Amino acid sequence: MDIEKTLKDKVIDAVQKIYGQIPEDKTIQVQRTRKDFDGDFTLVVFPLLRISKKPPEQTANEIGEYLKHKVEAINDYNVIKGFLNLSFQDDFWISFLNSTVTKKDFGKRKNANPQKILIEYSSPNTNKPLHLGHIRNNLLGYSVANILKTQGHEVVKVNLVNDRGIHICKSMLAWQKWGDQTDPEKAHKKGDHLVGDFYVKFDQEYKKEVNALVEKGMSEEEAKKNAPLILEAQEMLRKWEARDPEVISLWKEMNRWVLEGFDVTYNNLGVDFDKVYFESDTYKLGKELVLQGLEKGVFLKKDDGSVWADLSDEGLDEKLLLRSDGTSVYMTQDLGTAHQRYTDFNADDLIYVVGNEQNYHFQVLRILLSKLGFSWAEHIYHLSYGMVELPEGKMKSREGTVVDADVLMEEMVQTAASMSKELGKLDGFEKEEKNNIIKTIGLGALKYFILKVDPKKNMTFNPKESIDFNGNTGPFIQYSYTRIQSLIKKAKDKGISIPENVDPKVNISPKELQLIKLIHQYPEILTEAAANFSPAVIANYVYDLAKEYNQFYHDHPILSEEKTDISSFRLLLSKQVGVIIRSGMNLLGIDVPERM
RNA sequence: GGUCUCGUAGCUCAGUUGGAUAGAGCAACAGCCUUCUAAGCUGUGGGUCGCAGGUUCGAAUCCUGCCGGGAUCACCA
Repeated sequence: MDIEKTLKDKVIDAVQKIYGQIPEDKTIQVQRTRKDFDGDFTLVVFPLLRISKKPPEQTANEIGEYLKHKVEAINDYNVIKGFLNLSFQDDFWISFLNSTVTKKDFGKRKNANPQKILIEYSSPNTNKPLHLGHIRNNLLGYSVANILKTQGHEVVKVNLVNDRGIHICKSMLAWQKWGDQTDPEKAHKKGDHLVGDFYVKFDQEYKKEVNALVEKGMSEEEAKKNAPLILEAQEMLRKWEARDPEVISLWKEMNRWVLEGFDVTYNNLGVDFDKVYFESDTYKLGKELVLQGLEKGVFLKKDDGSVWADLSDEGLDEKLLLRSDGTSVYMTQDLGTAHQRYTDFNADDLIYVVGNEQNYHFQVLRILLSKLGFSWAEHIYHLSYGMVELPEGKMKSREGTVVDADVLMEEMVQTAASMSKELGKLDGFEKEEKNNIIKTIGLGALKYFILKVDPKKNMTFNPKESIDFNGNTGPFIQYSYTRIQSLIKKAKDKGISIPENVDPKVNISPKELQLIKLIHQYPEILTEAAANFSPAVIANYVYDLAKEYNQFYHDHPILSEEKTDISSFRLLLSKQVGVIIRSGMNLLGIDVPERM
């Protein structure tokens, strides 16, 4: 049951009884009491002064007195300025702890109004391997999907692979020219990296051609348009669109290499999808919609035949929807895919996990769908996340500063390995378990590092300083978890069983109370994380919980505590903290080892 | 230039959507392992919450202006 809700109701009763007026719901502000003050929940009385017509202290005291007598769980209260701090009895909290033991999925919500939510994330191009930016995208999408499920929603994870276009042709052309019939096996290279190399190769050779033309006196702009390589690539794209057998066959082959490479990366990263779309199948969608819009008069055709949307009434410019040759642009396909998904899945909400560089695109997308008369346009949500920047600024592939996803993950695991070795933590472990633990820790550090930051914000990653393993980090939380598991194992070895229930009258310390209150918060935290599409909310909460637990662990003996009721309580408390740490970390897509 | 967005300790980030004395970690310094895992715990120093106004009982949080960073405004995707 929701305590804050019932407390609010009681406050309404109190105000009505004492001052003879029913207060508005908004004026009842019940919140958790801040750490440095005495109490569990705080009523802010300032908004009630209009009704009470008395000074803050007096109002708070009068309400406090009423609540103390009418609400059994309330033990005492104190008043500081306009803040009424209410303390609940310890046994109330201990009973609450007991109640969490039997709940299988504590924290998860049954939803009276579950939604079907489609979430698109990852959306890679098949011309180069995944990098740090994709890692943030994938981790966010995967985690947000998990979080939405805790709120009782049905979630479908989809990936839209961008497997066509001029950029793909560039890699293909470079392979034809300089590839020497190589393939991932011959080259001993992951397919996505191999194809990425050819993409780079194209760019290098293209630049040489451009420079040569410029030296002959051509303007740079002209040179870029007329370099033989770019003309060849464009020719290849035309052949692709005409389904030229040779081009298609090469395209399929190289795409396969890339996708196999991606699968390895996704697998290592621990993310997956319910459905994968390919842009080569969907790029023609949307044209119909645009033509319909043209008929309805919401779009307009210019003399050269191109179709536009006039967005000046929205304070925006005109937007191109069909080229003068009748072909689609990015926006056209996105209109199409949105429509297709909405009808295919009958989804209530469509979420797109896409970087904030595309804010404008999605703003326009929603406006266009509304103009076309689709009421579900407002159910499109662009989960816009900030860029991952290096200390010197944006990652630039031309300057070779792109942080490769596979390389980074491997480095993290290596760091975890050397760290473990230095600390002597895994000496004597079986090789396989050791490797699993190292991988769990290394990836845990990386994932936590990325997810603990508010998705909306840009974040900085410094490759020179490796990601920390101490402090507010994934390994710290994992470590706290293994301490608990080790404790439970030791208890079992000693023949001590962990009780399902402890005596609510047992004496507990402030730190223990604090831990129970944190556990109590977990369901709200999940709801908040879902409402904000923010794994960071959970990450920071789990960190708090682990930190509090370590403090408790440090100065409360558990197995060596002589009083058995206290020992039992602490064991149960530890176990439940462990359950929540694991649950929270799993929502982030982070594993927790049993020992480390 | 228009639009959007961010600015909190030396660095990386929190800050419960307007509440009390703005918090963590890293880095620095000083302590704690014969006791349940020291990837831990404790302490010290470190702040004009970019600046200036406004709104009100109360502002890091909301509004306006300015300063600074980023994104975007393509017949690219």
